Amino acid sequence: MSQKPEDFFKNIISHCKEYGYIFPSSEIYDGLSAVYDYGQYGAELKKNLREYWWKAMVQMHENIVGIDAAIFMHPTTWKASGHVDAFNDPLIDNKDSKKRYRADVLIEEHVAKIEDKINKEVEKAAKRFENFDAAMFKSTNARVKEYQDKIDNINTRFKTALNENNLAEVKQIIVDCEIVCPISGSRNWTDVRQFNLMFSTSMGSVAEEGNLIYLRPETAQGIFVNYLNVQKTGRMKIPFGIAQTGKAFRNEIVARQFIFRMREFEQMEMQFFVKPGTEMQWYEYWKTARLKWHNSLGLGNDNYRYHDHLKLAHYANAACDIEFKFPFGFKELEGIHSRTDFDLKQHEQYSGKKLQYFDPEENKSYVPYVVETSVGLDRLFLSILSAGYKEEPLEGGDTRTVLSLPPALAPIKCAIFPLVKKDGLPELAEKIVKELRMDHNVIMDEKDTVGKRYRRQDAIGTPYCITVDHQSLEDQTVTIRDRDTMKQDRVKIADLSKILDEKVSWKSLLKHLA
RNA sequence: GCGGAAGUAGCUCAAUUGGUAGAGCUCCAGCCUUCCAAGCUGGAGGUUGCGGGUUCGAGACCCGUCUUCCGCUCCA
Repeated sequence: MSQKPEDFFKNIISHCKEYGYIFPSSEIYDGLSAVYDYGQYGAELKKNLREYWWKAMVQMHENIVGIDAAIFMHPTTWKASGHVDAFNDPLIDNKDSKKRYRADVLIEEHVAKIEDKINKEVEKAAKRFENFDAAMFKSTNARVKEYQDKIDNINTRFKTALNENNLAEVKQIIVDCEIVCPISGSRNWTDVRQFNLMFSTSMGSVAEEGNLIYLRPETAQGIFVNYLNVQKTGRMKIPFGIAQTGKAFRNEIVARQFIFRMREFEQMEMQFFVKPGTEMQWYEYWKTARLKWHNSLGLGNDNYRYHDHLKLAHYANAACDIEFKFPFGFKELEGIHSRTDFDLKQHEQYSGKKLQYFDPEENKSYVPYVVETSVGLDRLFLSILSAGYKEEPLEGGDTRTVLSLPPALAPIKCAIFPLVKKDGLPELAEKIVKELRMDHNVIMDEKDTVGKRYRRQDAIGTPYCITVDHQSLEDQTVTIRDRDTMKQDRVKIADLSKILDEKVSWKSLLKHLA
């Protein structure tokens, strides 16, 4: 394939829309930026991915249980987690360099520069005088006092402006201080805008300040606030994990690349509670375990790599991503973070409740450390599609479009075709459909030539096609065709159920994890 | 948010200097039927992303707006 990567990506997006995988949200109203809906096949694939993750996490680990916390949480949750502060940035753009800065950082840097000047004055003076008293010098030297007044003035104004949420004043400070863009050197600034990455709404009928609540920007906090409930009612012993899947919401400044970065997205995460001091070995354990899980999907182990974080978030003492080779390059698919006891300690402080675990082996109580694995379901979905979407050249110059989805995850497991629409073949096909339908998502198709029907199923990723022909009437056998190899086997109708069970079972994936 | 490109049927795309919106595939009904998509007949599907403007007349020109893609930027 000599296609450009961006064309390839565009084709995937088109394919998703054409075959009922993903539609732009509210498309008849021109869509909503960075919001997408899953269609009839997309919903199935997404559900299957979620189920495989859940089985691998909860069903396969006796010390991991799952919960389903609400999207709405007490507002103090987000103060404790640090999101209220960390997700609130006043931003400003320089119109000439097109660079964006945090307004507070610009002002702080400006203040730091003035402080440097003071320090230089002090240094100079120190060289001139013996028995130099720096404090005395600072409080008496006119030039230093002038600088110090400036700093105090700026800080006071800035503090007031932030408290009053007065963004115009923040800009005025930047203008008054004659702060220039480090790149362009110009003072051609846009207005200051507040970017709050959390969506907010109000609870109750009266929209008052006190009723402001947020749509959760991550699902993790729902686990942290429930960890003792689960530990006590489930009689969990450390180390143990709590898993959860659910929607989270972030008001991204720029949300792009199809379903890779959406404003509403679904996370699948597991918080693993461990004894302090053992967190690094569990961090390594989950790094390995999660990569193994991804590899079990069979998309190609070369498509994954680790990316260790050098700059760590405020809550973490180690962090890495599992990246996937998307059509637009290696990008984060899953994060594995050693979150320490930061979150639980914060919640202890803000709630005033003890969140300690009594360790019977040690005979003492402590706040556990947490190792987190968090994968984006939508990104996972995209990884499956990017690796599975193929435009395959065939003999005779033809190409076929095929979605090579892992069979256990495919929306439709099997399609049943009567070779022709007469001689009792449709009736026999119907009978097979009714039998297989009890266990699997199957469909029947009798329109158009059989070759065309194969191609239709290839395009939606159906792994198997069963064709009922004239021989079927005589000896009760049918052909079963494999999507990827296009090879056919003749098998007994009576064996179909068993054959299909084996090919598309969860076991076919889960066995790779053992 | 900035810059570039684009938006016409479900999909891929046409439509001369502004002059009747079209094709192929798809879809539906029927005929035929030979195991890897393009056999025959008929049919459905469009306020050309949306809103203004210029014009006798706009898919095309102008303004605004929305969405998407690419590059910057951002990503606790």
